[in-house]
Amino acid sequence: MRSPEPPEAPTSGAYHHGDLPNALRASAVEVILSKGLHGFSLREVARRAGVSHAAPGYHFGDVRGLLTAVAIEGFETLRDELVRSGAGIDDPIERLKAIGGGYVRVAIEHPAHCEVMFRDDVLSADDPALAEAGLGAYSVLEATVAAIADRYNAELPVHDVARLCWSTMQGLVELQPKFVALDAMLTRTPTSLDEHVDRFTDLIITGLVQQRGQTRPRR
Amino acid sequence: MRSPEPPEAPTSGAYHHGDLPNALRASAVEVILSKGLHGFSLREVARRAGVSHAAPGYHFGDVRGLLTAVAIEGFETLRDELVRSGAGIDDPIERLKAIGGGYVRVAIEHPAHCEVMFRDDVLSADDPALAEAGLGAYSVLEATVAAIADRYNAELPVHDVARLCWSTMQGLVELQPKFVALDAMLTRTPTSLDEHVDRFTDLIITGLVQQRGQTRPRR
DNA sequence: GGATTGATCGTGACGGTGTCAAGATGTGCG
DNA sequence: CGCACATCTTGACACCGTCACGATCAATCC
Repeated sequence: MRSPEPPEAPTSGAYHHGDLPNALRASAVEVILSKGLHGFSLREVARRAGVSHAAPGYHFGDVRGLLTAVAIEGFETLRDELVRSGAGIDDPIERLKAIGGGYVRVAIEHPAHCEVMFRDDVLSADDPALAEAGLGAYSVLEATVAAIADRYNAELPVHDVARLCWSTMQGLVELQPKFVALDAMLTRTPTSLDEHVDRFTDLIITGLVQQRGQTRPRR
Repeated sequence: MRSPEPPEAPTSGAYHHGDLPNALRASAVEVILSKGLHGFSLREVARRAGVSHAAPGYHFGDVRGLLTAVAIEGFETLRDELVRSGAGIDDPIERLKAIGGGYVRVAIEHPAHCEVMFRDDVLSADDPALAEAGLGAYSVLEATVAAIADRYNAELPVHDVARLCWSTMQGLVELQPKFVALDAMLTRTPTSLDEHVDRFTDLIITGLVQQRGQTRPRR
């Protein structure tokens, strides 16, 4: 599990940090990693960033605001990785598999971001920047499913399939530790996140591509 | 959204409630519904149950213990509903659709339980009773997928398909409010949770049943 | 260079929290 | 009736989020 860079030291006097918002986001990620979301606190973030307890409030409003900023960062990282993973792959089915792998890399390399991204109970869910960031990541997936429909099956219900993939991914990232624990309990070789994603992609897409004319009409 | 029964009044003196554990679970559900998980507190639960702030600690150890008890209750309710939904349906594909509907009913009728059931950050994830309760619900789904393999496609990778369905369900329950918000933004008729489940089940199962001999061999 | 304004902090206070210890009360059994 | 245990209440402590107020720094203008 890769840790983010430690918070930057202030570049000026004690009353002008220089880049406190970024340092606070980095500290927030550290606190999530070490204490979980339930143990998360603004004061601990402030301590790690080397400022007073009220400083985060000035930049982010409150604890929701800071966590929302971390979630936005996570979605932007995810979108960038999905775009990068799928770049240069002509076959859209292969591209879907590749962006599945991209999602896995983000989940492994940015676990704190992933932990917070879908937690509406601690986020400012009505924040337009959060909605836009989430949609940015989702749109990469949806565009890939649309390309599959164009190439293989014009009747593929693109919105439904994209939502199915997005829901599955989100659910899997959260349930993966439980599946690993279950495999261990049954003394089976644990299935990695990567492997789960590969198999799920095969199960969803290979079947859909072949059943032309049998899905519900595209809405 | 249906509220749980209000906490029972003590049946004895102030130092012997009579059935405090159940009253505390009911109050916990109320607090989750009214304040969300982030606003949840033991003292608020104690106030609503009409006892002192330290009483919950005696029965549940700490805040994790109480939320774990609520999650166990949720999984047991889910298992019972999945069993009831699939009872008497001979065709396992229809049975899978029916238990999908059962999951939806639990999500709608017990939103507080659903909100807490997969939150490993606030639960005692190593509690054997929690693992057993989760496995109980999951096993109903897995048995149904196994029956589909028996009837329609002996090469269906049962564990993978069951995990795919479970992950999808979990992800969808969490993402449904975002999908509804997205539909509203695009001025489309919002897709209900029920409708999403029906479509996802069709997409996953109908395709898989038809592609005999083309999935990975069962592990 | 000094004054002014706004940005960016620190300090202190308040009410709420979780958890622990000690003690008070109630129940059941011999 | 006494005892042991269960089941609470009370009080304390450290930590929390948030707010108000004030201190300091940077940039701009005259």
